[in-house]
Amino acid sequence: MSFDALTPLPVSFFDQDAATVAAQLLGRWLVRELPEERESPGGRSILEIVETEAYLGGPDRASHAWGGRRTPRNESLYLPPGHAYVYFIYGMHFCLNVVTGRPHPGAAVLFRAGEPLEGEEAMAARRGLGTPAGPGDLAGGPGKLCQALAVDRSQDGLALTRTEGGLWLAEGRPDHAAPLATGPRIGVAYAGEAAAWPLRFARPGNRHVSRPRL
DNA sequence: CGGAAGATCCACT
DNA sequence: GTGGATCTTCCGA
Repeated sequence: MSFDALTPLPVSFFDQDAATVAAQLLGRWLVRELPEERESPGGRSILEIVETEAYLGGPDRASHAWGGRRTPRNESLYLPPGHAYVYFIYGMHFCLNVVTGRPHPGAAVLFRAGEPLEGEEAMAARRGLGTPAGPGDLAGGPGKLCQALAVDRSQDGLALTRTEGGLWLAEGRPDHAAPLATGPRIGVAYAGEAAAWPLRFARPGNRHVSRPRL
């Protein structure tokens, strides 16, 4: 059986520390496959992941699972590794995470930015833009990324290790020699000590990474 | 039951 | 660089 970049990453990949998963997800592919429908662009869209953040669960004040918090909203954080946690924020945006379950229950990785590899037309249409789009315009931020891939609460709890749901994480063609930059996470100044933890990961110099760039 | 805040984005100065 | 949009969720009273 030959290697296929579109093959889903195994559950075992996500059954590691959130920071490890966040770092190793760079260069992987986030694949969206939608049926062709009237008045909505379908087909296959692919983003190469260029920016992630790790959230550790209980001890991490920036995590939605901080202190063991468990509500209907974040219930998906307690699913097995490899499942999606999608939440609605600021009254108008969605953010996509994948559950890792380590180093603490409720740990996850947030997808912050991706570089379009396929399906730019469809992603631009969903973003309300034309093509060609500028660097970062399609998926240069967690809210943009979800809009580009048509991700909302209906993907909450989906297994991202399977293709059946139309949204999955694929092997891609990771360059293991590519540089990795780390820094504090975005928008978590309220989180006390945890605000400074270097849990943001990105490809330095990549134009699709969100601001401020690492 | 009310209020405040939020893992964001965009337009405007 | 700053502020407004927009609304769900959560916590304290």
